[in-house]
Amino acid sequence: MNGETLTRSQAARRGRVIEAAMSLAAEGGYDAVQMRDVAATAQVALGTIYRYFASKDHLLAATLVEWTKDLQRRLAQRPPRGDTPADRVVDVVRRATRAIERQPQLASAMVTAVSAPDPAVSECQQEITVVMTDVLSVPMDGLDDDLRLRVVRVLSHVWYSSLLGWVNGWAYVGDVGDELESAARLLLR
Amino acid sequence: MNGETLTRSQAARRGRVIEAAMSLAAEGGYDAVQMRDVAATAQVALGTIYRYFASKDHLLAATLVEWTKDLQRRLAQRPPRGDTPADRVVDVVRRATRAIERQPQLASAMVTAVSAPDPAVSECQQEITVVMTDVLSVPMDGLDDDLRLRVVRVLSHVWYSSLLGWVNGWAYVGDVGDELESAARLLLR
DNA sequence: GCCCAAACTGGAACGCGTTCTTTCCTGATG
DNA sequence: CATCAGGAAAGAACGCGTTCCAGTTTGGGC
Repeated sequence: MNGETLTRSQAARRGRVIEAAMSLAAEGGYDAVQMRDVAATAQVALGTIYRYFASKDHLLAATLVEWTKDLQRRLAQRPPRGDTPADRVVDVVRRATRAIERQPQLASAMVTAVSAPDPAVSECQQEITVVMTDVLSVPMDGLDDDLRLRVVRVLSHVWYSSLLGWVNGWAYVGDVGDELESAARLLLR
Repeated sequence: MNGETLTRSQAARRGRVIEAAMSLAAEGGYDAVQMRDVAATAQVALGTIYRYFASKDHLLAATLVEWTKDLQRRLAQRPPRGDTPADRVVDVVRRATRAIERQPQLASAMVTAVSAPDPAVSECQQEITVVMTDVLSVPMDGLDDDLRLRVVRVLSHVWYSSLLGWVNGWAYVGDVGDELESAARLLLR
């Protein structure tokens, strides 16, 4: 069999595992995602999970990849509102924040996982970085390319760090939007 | 006995524990800091460590607090060089980066710990934030207070996120300085 | 100098992520 | 249809952070 593609039943298994992780995380956050429970919920053997994901953090990071791509799709459907690039960036971030607030436990579990120092996780981080760069670039359409790239990098850092601040308990959810807004207006003034 | 102050021998014990953690981390990084080894190295019972620190992450976060304060002292001794605020900020960051590069394993262990979602850690995070805010504010002396505060917040985010990027393997040490420089020049242009 | 509460010690025990082992099943190939 | 290599199941086992326990030491108050 090919070393890359999954059979139908394998894809289904993998999907069930991710779904189980999301469901457990949504209810009880990071700690409630226990590998034995994920296995039971997904009706899969514990060892099988580790055939698809290198670690618990990798599993949750993979769910964040899915989640992020969903967000990207939804944002693309309805273009950001606002007259200036800064306004549009803020609009995008506020919308993303609302999505997070709808599932705070899930979101914080995924953020926790994606910031774990696990080599398997970094691939997911890279993927997410690409998506976020796109999400932040769209509302700045028209700006000089070099400037835009640098601004996006700064904003990505601010976003990531603020989310971590929220997850780790030294900031509030609302701060994420506020920090991003302050940064965006500072950078695009 | 008072509930706050430590006797001489207690302070010594606590110091030995932190020292042991630093030494183990310096050699083998986060994973090499195993609580049983810390206890043995510090010549202290395992349970005693948990009287002073709520968790392994808290212990390492506490060592980062010490480390950060040391950095602050050293930076204060020799004021940052540079003609513009941006230049001086860059100088400070580069000096800090060099300090990190001298003990990469230790630094990455501490950064890993401080970004863990553990309530005991957040107190250390707060303390560190205060110090870093000061460290970044000094080279921007003279700027309008409100502006300076907002710039410092953005730079703190960029710094933290870049460090995490390095620790988690999706960036290089050098990137930390570069990202900070790019951000500083963008914000203070 | 004596007393007691609090702190410390050594070590067992527990929880959960991860790995390993054994056995069974699947589905592609000749 | 028979074969057989790789995947999956079930569950034991391991590592390390963390907690608990029984006994011992410490140091401030009388």
